[in-house]
Amino acid sequence: MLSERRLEVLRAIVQDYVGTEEPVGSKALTERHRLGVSPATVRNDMALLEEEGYIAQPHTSAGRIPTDKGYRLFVDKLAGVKPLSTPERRAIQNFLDGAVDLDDVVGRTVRLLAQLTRQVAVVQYPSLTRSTVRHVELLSLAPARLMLVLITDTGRVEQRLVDCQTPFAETSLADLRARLNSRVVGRRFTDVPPLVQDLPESFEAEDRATVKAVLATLRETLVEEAEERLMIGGTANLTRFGHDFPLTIRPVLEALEEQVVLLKLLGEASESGVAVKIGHENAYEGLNSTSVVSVGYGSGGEAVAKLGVVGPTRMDYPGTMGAVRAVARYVGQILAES
Amino acid sequence: MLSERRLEVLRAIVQDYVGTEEPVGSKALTERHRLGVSPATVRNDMALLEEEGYIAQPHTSAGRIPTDKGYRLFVDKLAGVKPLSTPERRAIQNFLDGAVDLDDVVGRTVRLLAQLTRQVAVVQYPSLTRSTVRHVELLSLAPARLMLVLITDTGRVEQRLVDCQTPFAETSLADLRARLNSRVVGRRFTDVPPLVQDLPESFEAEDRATVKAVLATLRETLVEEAEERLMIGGTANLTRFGHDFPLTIRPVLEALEEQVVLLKLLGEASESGVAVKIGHENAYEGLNSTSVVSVGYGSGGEAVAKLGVVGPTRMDYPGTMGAVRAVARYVGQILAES
DNA sequence: CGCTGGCACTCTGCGCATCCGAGTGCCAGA
DNA sequence: TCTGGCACTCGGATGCGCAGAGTGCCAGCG
Repeated sequence: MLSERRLEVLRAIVQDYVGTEEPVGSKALTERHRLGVSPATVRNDMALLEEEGYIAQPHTSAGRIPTDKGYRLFVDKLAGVKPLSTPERRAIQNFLDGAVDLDDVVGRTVRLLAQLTRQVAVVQYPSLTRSTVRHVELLSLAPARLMLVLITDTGRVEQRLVDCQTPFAETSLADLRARLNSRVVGRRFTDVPPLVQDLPESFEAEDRATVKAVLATLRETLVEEAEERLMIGGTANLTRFGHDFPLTIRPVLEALEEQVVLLKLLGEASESGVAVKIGHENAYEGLNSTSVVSVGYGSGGEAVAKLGVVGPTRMDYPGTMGAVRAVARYVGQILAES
Repeated sequence: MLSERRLEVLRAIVQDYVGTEEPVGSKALTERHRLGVSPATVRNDMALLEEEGYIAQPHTSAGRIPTDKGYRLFVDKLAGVKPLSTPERRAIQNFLDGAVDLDDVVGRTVRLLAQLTRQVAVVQYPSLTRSTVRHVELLSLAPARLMLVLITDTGRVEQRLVDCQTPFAETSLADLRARLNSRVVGRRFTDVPPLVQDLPESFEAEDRATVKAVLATLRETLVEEAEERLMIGGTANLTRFGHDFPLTIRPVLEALEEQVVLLKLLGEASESGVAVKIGHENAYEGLNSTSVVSVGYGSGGEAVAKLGVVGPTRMDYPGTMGAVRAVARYVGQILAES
């Protein structure tokens, strides 16, 4: 077990390193933090911390830098979440309040988060699987071609074409539309399929194929195309990454373009509270030298999607966590209002 | 006026520099290109080209590199557009053919373009102003709340909420829907407003306010919200930019996040044919060391949007122009089919 | 008049040796 | 258990010299 002071030393190392980006030595530490002990003592503590794997030296006779394990301990035990200042909160509120539609909310959120944390921001669109149906619309575009439009409680709209073999009478269309809506409006997406399973039976034989096609498309939209979308921003902040960048930055940019990777990244985050993945804790190799701070957000009490930031492992965790949490809260509020 | 051979020398310089990324000297030139003259002669030509501002030396006693003006001449006079190989064409076709909806088309296009050119790709969504109306739908979500859905010939869907003071009868709604569609389907967006101006008059007094609100929203959607969207991809290719990157890459990343900047960039491109903006020809300062190659694309004969790539001024212009042109063509075809 | 070979000159980049200082580990003593 | 002292290590900065690539200019040749 690490003594109180050793933890204090670790905290000091993390803080200094995050600030200066340079390995921190024992002398500098005692000067900048009133630890009440001499450099020699700190050196002993450092040797121990290194032995335990919390810090490392880039090369002999250089200062120490925290390892992933060190950051982990820092985040778990040593650092709180730094609340934002009142002006910051007000700024968030103002910035988000101007949004006119869902795209705009997400767009503003991503920019806000990038600016606040000075890192790369990732915001997932409110997921379809968690949300409920506000309205289903069916239009006939051509005699044997329908369009299915699905509107969610979060304001998201999905549309799909449905090709049918036989023409579908306008009256049948109205009928189907009405029945569909009466059954699914207000339902969660995941609950919908069983609710409409028996619909074809109540239609004339000639229309059944078409009804089935519509239902198939609906299911598809709900499940398969529950494909999550996301928006990223603040990539210019990647330039603050480090000195050696081409190598560091490239895989990160690649990862950011792979929506699948990002979604999995966010998806892994815990359900409640701010989650932090540090360095090698990220499954995706390209992100091994980055940390991901994420949190769920939602219109009601429960999370319908995630948002977060990606930055160097050497980041201001308390501040970032605070910003991410605050933004998530405000976005939730905005969504609930609209 | 520059003699034939001087132009040939310029072409050789551009080609070599693009290939090697290093200033090219007279000796290397004569070795790699059968110019039929000695290095000394080439030196004289180079001195002249430099005097005219087509090439420059980074420092005394280094090779020459093309200036923006040099690239301009190269693109205008010396280089054709390199057509893609048949396998490449087939690959494009296959890749784009799998697309299921507009988002998918744009997404695939951007990835394709990025891969093909190994640069950053930008694809604008088919513009609303140029396209025509395929269908207008009106739904009532709540007694005094309507939703207007607009479907374009390019498959884009826009939806807007309309709040009205008074409830609107379902029959009036159907009536309005029918009238709207009969007047505007197949019309270009810009032509719509005058065509619906007199609609309120044919309704009962009590409904007129609502009809007007709907029309106002429609107009708004057509004009204001003709806001152009775009998608970018291949940012990881930025790492191939140069050695001195942090400085070069940062403003580019920033520009890429400013949709407005990008839209203006593409917007400035000429109406027909592949347009090339080189270095300082770009109005936006951050892109002063990049070139933008863009072209319009559209479902019919005419362009409804633009697409292009952003890369270092030192790029393979013929190849890039060929790729951009080819992709635009295929996307046009795909859009026309769907 | 234009092309060529030759020559002197100018840089940059690289390797090498040197030096300085920050930082360490260890040990004896309080 | 902490502290001060001391010898040691190593990376980074600095300075020097050299090789190589490239240039400009000039005199000569066809």
